[in-house]
Amino acid sequence: MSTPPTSTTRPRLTIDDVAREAGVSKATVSRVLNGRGALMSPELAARVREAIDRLGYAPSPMAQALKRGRSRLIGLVVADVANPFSVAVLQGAEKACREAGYMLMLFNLGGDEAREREAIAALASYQVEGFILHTLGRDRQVLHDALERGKPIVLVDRALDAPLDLVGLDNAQAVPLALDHLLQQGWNDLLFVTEPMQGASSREERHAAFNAFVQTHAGQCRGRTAECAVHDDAALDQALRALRAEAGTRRPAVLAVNAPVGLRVAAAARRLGLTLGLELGLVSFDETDWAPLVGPGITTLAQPTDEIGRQAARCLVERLEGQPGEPRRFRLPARLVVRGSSQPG
Amino acid sequence: MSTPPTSTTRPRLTIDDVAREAGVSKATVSRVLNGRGALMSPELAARVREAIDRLGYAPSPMAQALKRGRSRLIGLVVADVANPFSVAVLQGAEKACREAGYMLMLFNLGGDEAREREAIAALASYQVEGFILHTLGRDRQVLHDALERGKPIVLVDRALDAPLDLVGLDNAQAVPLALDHLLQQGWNDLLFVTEPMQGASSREERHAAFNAFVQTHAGQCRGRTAECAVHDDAALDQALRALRAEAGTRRPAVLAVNAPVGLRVAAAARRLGLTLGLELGLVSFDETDWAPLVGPGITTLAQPTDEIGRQAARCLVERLEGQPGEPRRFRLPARLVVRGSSQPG
DNA sequence: CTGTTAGCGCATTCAG
DNA sequence: CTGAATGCGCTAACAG
Repeated sequence: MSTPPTSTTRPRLTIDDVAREAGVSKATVSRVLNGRGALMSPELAARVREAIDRLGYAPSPMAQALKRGRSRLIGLVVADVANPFSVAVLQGAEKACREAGYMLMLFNLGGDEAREREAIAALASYQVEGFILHTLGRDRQVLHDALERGKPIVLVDRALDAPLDLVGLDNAQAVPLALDHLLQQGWNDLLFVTEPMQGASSREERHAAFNAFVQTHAGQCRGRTAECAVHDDAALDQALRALRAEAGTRRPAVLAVNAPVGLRVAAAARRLGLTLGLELGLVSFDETDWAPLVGPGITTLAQPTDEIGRQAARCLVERLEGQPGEPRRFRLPARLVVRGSSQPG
Repeated sequence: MSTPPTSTTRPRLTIDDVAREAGVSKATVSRVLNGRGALMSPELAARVREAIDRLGYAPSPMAQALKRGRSRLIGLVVADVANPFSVAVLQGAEKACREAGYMLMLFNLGGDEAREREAIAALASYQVEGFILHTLGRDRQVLHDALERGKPIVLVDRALDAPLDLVGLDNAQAVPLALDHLLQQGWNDLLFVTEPMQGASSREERHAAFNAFVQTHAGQCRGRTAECAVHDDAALDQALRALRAEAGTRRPAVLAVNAPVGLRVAAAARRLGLTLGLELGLVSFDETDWAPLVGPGITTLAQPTDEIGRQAARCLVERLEGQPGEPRRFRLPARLVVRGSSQPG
């Protein structure tokens, strides 16, 4: 109703417009905008504020960024938005960033880790102030550069040997949680199924914790690992078949390294005619909407994904605001959600 | 290895640095950068290009944006990243944008449509050049403003009465595809389950198509609709119970408006002890990873999500590059993926 | 063909 | 306490 839908592109409202409207100088407007309004006559400040409201003025983040070298932008690089874990983290991070007054720029690797360098470069060129990285960090040089340019980095889920802040799951707590449960339920021939490690520390940590557990419980169970590439269903079938064949009187169960793998294991079990919870036990990392409904329900290790995202964002924002100190590592606990896939009967 | 990890924040590399390095003026560098290098002596251009490479210089999009009023940024507002459809579209759009040289700024409503205005305002203030909106568009004023400022908008999935570009599913094709199949399989007591419409045109279109189908097939089937709020499982149970109770000799089946609803229906069926594909038919919009594994497998109407996202991005980019003309509507076809939930036996 | 100049919108000195 | 002037990094007229 206010303005008719002219097709003339209305030029951007600038600080000059406000200054003119309020009958003051740009500097004064700028001061009001930046909270230094307390240092001037209250009436003037009020007049300026009014003009701002009347015009509906908002400063251009671009210009601000250019001037002060701070863009209030955070770059988020995600390994694969198709992965529910990534999405959940993204969700928490986006919210926390926004609450802290930052906007998120997203770059999705789509599973192609080779594009990581491109991602960081693109984001950096947009002057993001810092990075949240859910990715492999293969390209050390890029990280190095970013750091050198004073751009803090927070890693999510996957550690690097670099001295960086990290927030992720407490895998050393999570794995025994799952395996103790499996053992208690009588599953004693354990198979850890993972995608190729490729330097993903979370996978490696889970694997290590798995091996450690198996070793300390050598009397009660046996444990092996199967590494199956993303589309190699044949390999997975083969691994499960072998597990069954060599089980003897033992009862075979799988620990899946993440949700996509958990789903693939469920699919493989179906293909091979193995009933989950009966002929094959299964616990999978990552709680999902569908976990209760696949087969007899999949028992999961629920990650506090939202909290991980928020924590990552908080940590980064603290760094951006000058928090110094050694790299910090936040390890959040997993929660076991028991369902039919790990309970015979 | 190259540079030691100094903690001195190295200042940003500017066009002046390159100019100095190459012994030319900024303008010359700028020309090379903007493809106008053909108009000058080849050696000079080469020298500049070399300096650029040597220094690893990349222009600041911020400064460019400020200067030319074009940010090469596209704003994407998503209703809820927890919805697989949203994610899939996001994926396609992000890719297409990047290929066209744009970056995506993401704003997730997290199901809170009230924040839409905030989203658009925030994005607009960052000088995004256009919007891809997967949301309700309740706040007409905001859209109006955006358009007036010359920022094109492409709607995804949900139309508005406003004259805007739209890309979404061909619901008029999709619904009969599903219902014909259900009828053929002998399901003749049809229930359309949806979340509250709330002005979401895709839901309304699906509902309308459902009603139209039922009317033209009045002799062969009966059809009703249940509207169940997101967390109101009781209402859903009630609707399914009623469907069963009043079915008589008819065979009851559900058409779920989207993947989350489909999943909820599957959960409800389990709670009520109804076997999918036997006592209850089910077809759900949206193909997902888990559809094959829930119950006997859920029959789905697969949306070409990636293509929807790409198309939206393409359409927007065309507008940004000056393509004039009437609002365009792209309606992409769905594909029926038949599984156990719709096939007795 | 190339260099000089003037802003884009803003925050921040520095004078007054 | 306030205004005028300067420059962030870049592009696009202008000159030469």
